[in-house]
Parts: sequence; C-alpha cells; structure tokens
Amino acid sequence: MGRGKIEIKKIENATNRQVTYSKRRNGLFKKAQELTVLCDAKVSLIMFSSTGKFHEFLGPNITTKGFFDLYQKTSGIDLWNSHYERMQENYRRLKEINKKLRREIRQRMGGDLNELNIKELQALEANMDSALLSIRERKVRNLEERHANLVLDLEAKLEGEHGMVENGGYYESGMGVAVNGASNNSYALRLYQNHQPEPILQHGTNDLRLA
Amino acid sequence: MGRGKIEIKKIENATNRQVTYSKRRNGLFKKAQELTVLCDAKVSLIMFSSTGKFHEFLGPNITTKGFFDLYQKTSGIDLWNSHYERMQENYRRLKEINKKLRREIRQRMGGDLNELNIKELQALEANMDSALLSIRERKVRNLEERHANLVLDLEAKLEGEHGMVENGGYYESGMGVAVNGASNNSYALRLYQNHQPEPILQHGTNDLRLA
DNA sequence: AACTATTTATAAGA
DNA sequence: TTCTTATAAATAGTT
Repeated sequence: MGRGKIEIKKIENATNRQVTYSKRRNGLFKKAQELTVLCDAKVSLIMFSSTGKFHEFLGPNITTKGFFDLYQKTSGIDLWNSHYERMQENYRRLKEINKKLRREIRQRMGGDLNELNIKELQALEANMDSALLSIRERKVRNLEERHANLVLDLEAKLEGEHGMVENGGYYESGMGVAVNGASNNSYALRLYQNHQPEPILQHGTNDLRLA
Repeated sequence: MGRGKIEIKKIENATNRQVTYSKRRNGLFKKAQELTVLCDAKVSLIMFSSTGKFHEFLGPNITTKGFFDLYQKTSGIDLWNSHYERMQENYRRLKEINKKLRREIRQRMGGDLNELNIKELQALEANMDSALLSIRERKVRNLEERHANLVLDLEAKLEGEHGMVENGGYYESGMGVAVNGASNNSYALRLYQNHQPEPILQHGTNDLRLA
C-alpha cells in the first residue's frame, strides 16, 4: 500500500526505518482505537522502537495494571504472583521466628515468665546457670590475658626507657610499637577491674539490647 | 475500506461485531508483526473481545514479563515494583535482626563469647545474674502455688468421699469439679518436685531452642 | 470461508 | 517533520 510494494524485512536505512515506524505506529494505534469502539473490545498495545522510545495505546475503562491482572487470570501465565506470594509467606515465617526469638530473650532476661510452666522454668534456670559458668570462665581468661599483656607492656616500657638513654631518644623497636598499641586498653581495663570488679548494670540497660 | 464506508461506533449486531472483531484482529496482528520486522521494534498487543476471549501478539526476543519490566522502567509507571521492593527491604532487615537475636541467644547460652569484649562480658554476666534471680524467685512462687493447690485438692477429695456416702455417689459440687480439674497436674508436679527437685538439663538440649 | 468493490493505509517523493 | 499521491492492502457487505 504505497507507491511500490515492499518486502517485509528490516529497513536498513535508519532514517527510513524511523519514518516508517512513526507512520505505521499511528496506523496501528488508529486500528486499535477503532477496534475498541466497533467491537467493544479491550486492547493494550505497547511498543518500543529500535531506539528505545516507548509508546502505548490503552483502551478505555481499564488501567494497565488491570490489564495485566486480567491477562494473568485469562492466560494462566503467572508473571510475578507466585514469586510475590512465596516471598510473603517467607516473610510471615521469618516474622514468627523473630517473635519467638524475642520472647526467648525476654525470658532469659527475667521477663514474661508467666508463659513458662514449672518444668520449663527449671530447664531455663539450669541452662542459664551453666551458661553463666562459661561466661565467668571466659571473663577470667580474658582478664588473665589482659593482665599478661599489661606485664609485657610495662616490661617493654621499661626497656624502652633504658634504650632512649642509649640512643638519644630516637630508638623505637617494632615490638615496642606493637605492644604500645595495645597498652592503653590494658591500663584502662586494669584500673576498671581494680575499682569496679563487678559493675552491676540495671536489668535492661546493657549494650546487648537490639533496636 | 470495504464495500461501504462505516461509522466508527459500536456494532450493535452481535454476529457482525464478532465477525468484524475477528477480521480486524487479524489485520492488527499482521500490522504488528510487520512493524516488528520492518522497524526492529518490540511490540506487545493484548486484546479481550466483548465476549471475554483473549488474544495476544508478542514480538520476538522478549517475554511478556520482560515486556512489563521494560514498560515499567521506561514509562515510569509503577505497577507493583515499589510494593515488591519495600517488602524485599523489610525481609532483608528482618533477616538481619533475626541473625542478631540468634547471636544474642547463643551468647546467653554461653557460646560465641569471643565476639564480646571484657566490658560486654561483664554486662552480660551481670544481666544474667539478675535474670537468674527473677527466674528462681518465680520458680519458688510457682512451686508454692502448686503446693497450695495440692492441699486444697486433697481437702476437696476427702470432702468428696464423705459426700458420696451421704448421697449414694451422685453428689458433685461445682467447686469440686473445678478443683478436680486442676488436680492431676498438681499431683504430678508434687511427685516430680519430690523426686527431682532440680533436674539438670545438658546445655543446649532444653525446650527453649528454636528450629 | 471466499469474493470483490471500495475504503484506507502508506511508500516514495517533495 | 508534514503533505501529496500513486498504489498496495485491508475490509464491509455480499455470496
């Protein structure tokens, strides 16, 4: 339908292709429009040109979303729903687990104990007793390590002072730097340990809580 | 384009409408097909007839899902994405929180203590000490209540036996039923309490753990 | 589902 | 782009 017959294959000349696209797109839209009116049909026509430009025709009385929903229901093709619902189910389960975890922590902090029967209370008590042993043991080990570091640190300092006299104050061994780097903490903790051996925190105000 | 010119308005005769729909639909599909080839365009054409019948044309090298994604990206119209992404973000955050909760529980059970510094260890110890006090207190109160129930229960039983002699075995007070209902547990716990006052569970094998 | 008189779409040119 | 116009293609009404 034109001055000459054309073969249906890609138009290589980019300008011609663009012109033809524009003309035929309008033709297509017009036909789509006529179809919706003449035959009372719902039509969705979406196009992207080779240059990525987007055009759409949408029949009246329907949204694109409504069209997609109808499309899915009618065609049986599932675009996203199963994926979405699976995710929703996973989310629900995760939320449930989250609730249980929080409840367990509350109970381990001495709250919500009404929810436990006597057997569970005793199990919790025994478990926490045993955990407390581990924690105390670890704490002691930790303090011992820090103490050992402190001793090393002090020894290094003393050696360092002797060295300074020998080389006019410019001597620093790699070892000395490394030990020095850890020393501030050791001093602070040593003092802390001496003055507040067991800092009692109020229930519920420690650093372990989550937002 | 036919034997006579027609007005673009709904065809009232259902048969004619159906015939015209069929003819024009084919025409539209053909045009869409030609456009994809001639102009290297992506085309999605979806139609529902007035009787609800569904037909679609989809250009090559693309799925309907891909088309919808492209449609959203290009048109800026958001069909479900924000909803979907919000959920994905919530899911990610919940997962992260759960991870932290699990870690805290492990630590409260005496594990993963490497991750805590000395200050945190001491805070945890203090917190657990205080929680243990609450738990023991609650346990004692619980046992006392059950003991009181047991006494009431026994008294009711004795009264009940006297009553049966008086009315031929058919007497039961509402009170008696209520107290009876709680009695099995009380007996069981009394015995349990007598024979296993402090059942020691191995660390990590109690009922509080989560799947 | 075919036919065909006509209308409509559009290729090429300006 | 838009207009023009010769011609191809689509299709309304008919069989």
